[in-house]
Amino acid sequence: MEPSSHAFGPSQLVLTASIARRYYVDGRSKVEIADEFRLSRFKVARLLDQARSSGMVRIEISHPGSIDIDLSARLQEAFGLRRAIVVDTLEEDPAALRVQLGKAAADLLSEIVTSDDVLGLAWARAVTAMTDQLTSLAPAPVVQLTGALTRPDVEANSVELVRTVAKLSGGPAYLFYAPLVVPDAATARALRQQPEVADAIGHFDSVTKAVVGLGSWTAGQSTLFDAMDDEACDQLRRRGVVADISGVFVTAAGEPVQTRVTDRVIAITAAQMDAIDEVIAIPYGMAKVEAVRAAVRSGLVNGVVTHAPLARALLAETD
Amino acid sequence: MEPSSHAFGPSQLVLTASIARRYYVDGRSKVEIADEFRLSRFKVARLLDQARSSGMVRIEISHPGSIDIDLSARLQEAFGLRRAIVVDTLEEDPAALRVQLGKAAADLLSEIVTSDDVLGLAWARAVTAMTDQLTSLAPAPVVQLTGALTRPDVEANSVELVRTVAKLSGGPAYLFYAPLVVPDAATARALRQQPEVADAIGHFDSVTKAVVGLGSWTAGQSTLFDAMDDEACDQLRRRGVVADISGVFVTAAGEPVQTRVTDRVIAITAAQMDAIDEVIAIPYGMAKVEAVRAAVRSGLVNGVVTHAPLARALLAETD
DNA sequence: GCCGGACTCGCTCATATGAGCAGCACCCTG
DNA sequence: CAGGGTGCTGCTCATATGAGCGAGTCCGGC
Repeated sequence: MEPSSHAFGPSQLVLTASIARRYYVDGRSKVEIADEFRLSRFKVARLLDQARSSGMVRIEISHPGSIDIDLSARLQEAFGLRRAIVVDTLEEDPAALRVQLGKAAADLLSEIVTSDDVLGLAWARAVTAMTDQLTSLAPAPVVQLTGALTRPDVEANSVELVRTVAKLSGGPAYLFYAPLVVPDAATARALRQQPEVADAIGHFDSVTKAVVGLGSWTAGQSTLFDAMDDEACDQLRRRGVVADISGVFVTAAGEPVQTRVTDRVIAITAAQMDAIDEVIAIPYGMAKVEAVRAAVRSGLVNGVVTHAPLARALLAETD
Repeated sequence: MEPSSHAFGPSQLVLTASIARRYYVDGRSKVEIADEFRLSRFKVARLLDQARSSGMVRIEISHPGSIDIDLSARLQEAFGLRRAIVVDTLEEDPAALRVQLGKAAADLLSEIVTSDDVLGLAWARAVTAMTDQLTSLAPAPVVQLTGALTRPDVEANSVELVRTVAKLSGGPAYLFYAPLVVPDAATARALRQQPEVADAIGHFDSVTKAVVGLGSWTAGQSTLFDAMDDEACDQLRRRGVVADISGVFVTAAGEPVQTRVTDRVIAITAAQMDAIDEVIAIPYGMAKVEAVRAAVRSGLVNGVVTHAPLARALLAETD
């Protein structure tokens, strides 16, 4: 006759634990375990199912490095991204954060760029931070995707950036000297026809992987916003722009916005960016949540390197 | 052409993490995962192997109760026990500890005793603690295995204990009124021939499951030691006795010891105890490490209900 | 340029595993 | 005490998985 308990007794629990240990920790097969414990393999399978469903077995994915791989994987899946790297840091100082994210992005670039690729680089502090950490790269052509925006607080500019990376990789560099934004469309047109600029632009269509800047369309959250006249900024804002992706403006819904202002920007177009296989951004700071969301929704950006708090904020708002 | 990295890059890590999550957390098959990620199932299997061997996947066995099932399972396996229950508590007060272990032991007994069993109970505070917590039991005969030892600090005695349990179970009780130890062998012999005592002893051979006391052969660590005259205690100690299992004396090597002193004890014999299918002890307190070791090594005790510190101490000394 | 070594890949085939089913013991309830 | 429900068991058979293998690739040394 059987014992009364149908709620599991301690002995049953310990048996289940033993089996779970054998299976999950020691990696033995259910058949082996069944033989050892004189049970049918079906019984073993059922006990293991029960162990899992009752939460007795807890499985964690982690890694002894600066990258929170589990969070990365969740971010990647939740937004359908090609790449997502989340650096596990609580650092809040933007400069220090840039260095950490730069390192992660540099590692990522080293890993994914092959000699069959054509690498596109936009101007952005985050991109500069990445190139500063870059130590090796397959020999791929490097193409400048945007004009430069020199600000008093930043020493490097996008020209040096492209040249440095090309030197490191050993591939050809396609670069030009021009500002990211000019006062009127006519000037922009003229600049685009300059030989070096035209040459670089001519390579936009063959770019296979790019690293771009990502700004939130607010003062202090976008280098481009801060560099533009108020009227232009307002006009774009009225059109629903919430983010700029290295000169490509997108709304919260992820729609690229084309206006007269766009003509004044010397940069890759939305259509050209959309044709690039992988476009990676390196956003940081909690103010960029909406910008990242918009950029990802647009489909223009399909790779993200960021830090844990921002990643969590992105995942938290379920929509 | 492939990227340079042969140390795993961040993207590789995240891919592996995604796959590990799908497999271990979501419980999907490798074939499904392979389809989802456009990989061969072999590649998936290799990444999973790598994830495990690199420690990326951490698996823990735990349970939201008072029992440390993982420690229990390890103890059970390490000592080849039929049962091991480790209560996860840091409680040090003996009385409080007894209550907790009593509860666990009571649950165990409810679980494993069936109406086909014959239950044997020895006198011991720990056994009393167990019966105090016992709420249900299959209808099995209950047999008293030892004489009683009434001490001023303990109110219950083994007679009440057996009667209480039998009443709870609904089975017959075989009990007697006699002390555990008497001054001389002749008295013991006479007592053993008393009808009730002889009747109980007559049932020893049919006992299938028993709960016994376990003392370390030192002052304060064994009720029997404290109740005996110094000379007898010393004699047994000289014979190498380190533990008493409800009146059965064993050496550190696990050998039962038979002396003149043994004849003065009214209790089950070593041979009779050895014939019982399951003999469970409820040791606690760090002073009992060696006694438990001896009792288990003797093979007389093959079930243990104890607390985490003692279990860890037992496992720590690898021998 | 040619070779060996170290690696990765995906295959075959034997084995392990899961889904679903039928037999059985128990337990109510009428 | 008959009948139906419930839960547990171990089965069959289709599928998933692992061990080991040979082909292809990359790379450094001669």
